[in-house]
Amino acid sequence: MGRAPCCEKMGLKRGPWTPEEDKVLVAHIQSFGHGNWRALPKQAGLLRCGKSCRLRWINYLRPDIKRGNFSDEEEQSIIQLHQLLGNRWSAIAARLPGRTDNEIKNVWHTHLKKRLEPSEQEQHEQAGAAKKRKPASASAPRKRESKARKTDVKATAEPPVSPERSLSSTVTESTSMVSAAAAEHGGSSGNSAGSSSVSVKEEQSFTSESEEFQIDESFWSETLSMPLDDIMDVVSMEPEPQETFGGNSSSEGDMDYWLRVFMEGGGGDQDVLDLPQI
DNA sequence: AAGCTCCTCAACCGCGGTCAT
DNA sequence: TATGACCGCGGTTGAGGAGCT
Repeated sequence: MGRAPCCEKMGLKRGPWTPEEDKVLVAHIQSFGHGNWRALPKQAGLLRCGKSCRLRWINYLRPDIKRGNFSDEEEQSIIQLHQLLGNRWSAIAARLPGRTDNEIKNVWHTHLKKRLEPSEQEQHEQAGAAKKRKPASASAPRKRESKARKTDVKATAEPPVSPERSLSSTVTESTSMVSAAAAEHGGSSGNSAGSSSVSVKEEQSFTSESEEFQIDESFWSETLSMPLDDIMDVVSMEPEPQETFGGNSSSEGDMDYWLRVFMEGGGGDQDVLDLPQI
């Protein structure tokens, strides 16, 4: 079957999105949703292909995106989920509310993978590695700090779209927000029920910063108590949280809900912690 | 202080799956 | 059933930035 090219290359813009484009995209999705990604850019007057718009929205502009560093708990979850699921980033992302598959994929490839590899190698060549290149375990913290700064700087230039973009709202804080919203939302729509049962537990673990590995006990006791096949079934069947934003037919109400959450949060740098009293 | 090296992450590409006709 | 169109996913890339020498 013939596949249409992703986009007509003629006249369509590529590369980094400008704040103006972001505003246009967000405004359009807030007003009309995104029933058809392919048609969206034309309707919105954007010189982008639908795929690019979708990616931008999913990975960056969605109001529930959690910005900032990954917590230790999240990283542990990613590692363990990766052991379980492999490179199924979307499935992993479904277990980490507010995180996108792209983000998780990046984190994995940048430092989690490296962190695991040296730990195995260290048993063999503990001394030699330090010379040639800094081990990932040493470089990761450095970069994580730099990332924070980088993101912070960017946030000032970004449109007032993602409240969570400010690093002043910590991971645990925004996670709690998303969790609360998701829990409440899940109760009303039932859409994300499949994942929320686990995710909410997971979030509760995230919020207790002092109990670093509580996530593993509560989350994994539940997850691992399932036969692997069941897990795989659940993972493959459950609607992923991001899809509740209107990617699916069932999500008109979801879209409204999340947009309302976002709008009532000020649509900008407003603290989102007091959002979910809807 | 300047140049270099390395890392991060946003964005692109291409494929497979699914749905509509 | 076959075909076409769209969506979503995973892999990959390259620009920009931070740290090091």
